[in-house]
Amino acid sequence: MTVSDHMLQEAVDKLKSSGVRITPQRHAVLEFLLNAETHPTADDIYKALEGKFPNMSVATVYNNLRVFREIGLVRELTYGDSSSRFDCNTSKHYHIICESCGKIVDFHYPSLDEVESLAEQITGFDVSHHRMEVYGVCHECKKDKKQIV
Amino acid sequence: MTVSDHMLQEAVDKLKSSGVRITPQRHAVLEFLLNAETHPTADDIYKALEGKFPNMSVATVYNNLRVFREIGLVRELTYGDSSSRFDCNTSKHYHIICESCGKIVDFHYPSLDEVESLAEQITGFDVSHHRMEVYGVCHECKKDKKQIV
DNA sequence: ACACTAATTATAAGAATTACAAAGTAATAA
DNA sequence: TTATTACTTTGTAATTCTTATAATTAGTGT
Repeated sequence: MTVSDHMLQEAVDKLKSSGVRITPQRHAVLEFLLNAETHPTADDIYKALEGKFPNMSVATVYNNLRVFREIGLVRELTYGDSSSRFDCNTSKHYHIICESCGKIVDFHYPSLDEVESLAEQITGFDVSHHRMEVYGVCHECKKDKKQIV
Repeated sequence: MTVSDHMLQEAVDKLKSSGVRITPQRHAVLEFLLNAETHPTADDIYKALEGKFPNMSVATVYNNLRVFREIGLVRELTYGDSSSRFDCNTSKHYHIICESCGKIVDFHYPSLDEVESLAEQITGFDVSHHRMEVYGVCHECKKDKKQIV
């Protein structure tokens, strides 16, 4: 709450300065994303806000996520599963994903700037960013497997 | 053609030893993937083989891609765009993606084994692999942008 | 060639996302 | 304040990608 309050204000300011109106629904989606420990799907967000906004449409969630993405407030992540996930934490970090239960955990590692600059040299692209995920089996799923065997 | 002939034979052998039948459609999908310079979508493959197999179903393409993936012959790549892409080149390499035109280019870089082992230590996962993509704007799109301005 | 089983086909179903038009609401100016 | 304008939300339909199903077809080993 406390950490996010500052970030929330910053995000709201960024929206305002981009000429985006702050509606209650928009604010709620943004707040939810900032406080989210996980990396929710659009449907996760929709379900989470159902209580506060019984009449909110799924389209609103998608609309706002698109606005946030275009401004650079959130990043859209696509993994193997069918739906996109949205991540508000713009501070550099990476993800490790459990191949068994789908859980996504953050982990920190020095940013791979060297890779970016080399890629730039080799390919002639103007590099903007990169993404990386590590895949494996989490502790809980390891235990479960052992119990089955 | 020449390079792929050997790889095609290897792939076919791998399928056979896994108890998978070699049908003309399956062979064609495999051959197309091995010769593909790009990273085609299922629909790309379907359209490319329409001439040879006018009666082939899209389901066949998906079925075969799933079989290939399960055996480890191809890797499924999910980027921001809606459909999955399939990559036959199992040799370790990374991708750089143009944010303007969507082009995907391979580039080689020493595998980031250090990241994997560190992630394993930090998170307690059993790590199996990782993925990384660099994003930017390709040479052609840079030129186009300049022309517009 | 036969029998067994897997693969293909065509189509329907499912899920995620987007498009659209109507109604609502915030910001701005008169 | 009121009117106007442009942006948002809402509800629903449409679209797209992918998977499921059932009937038919076709590989493969003997």
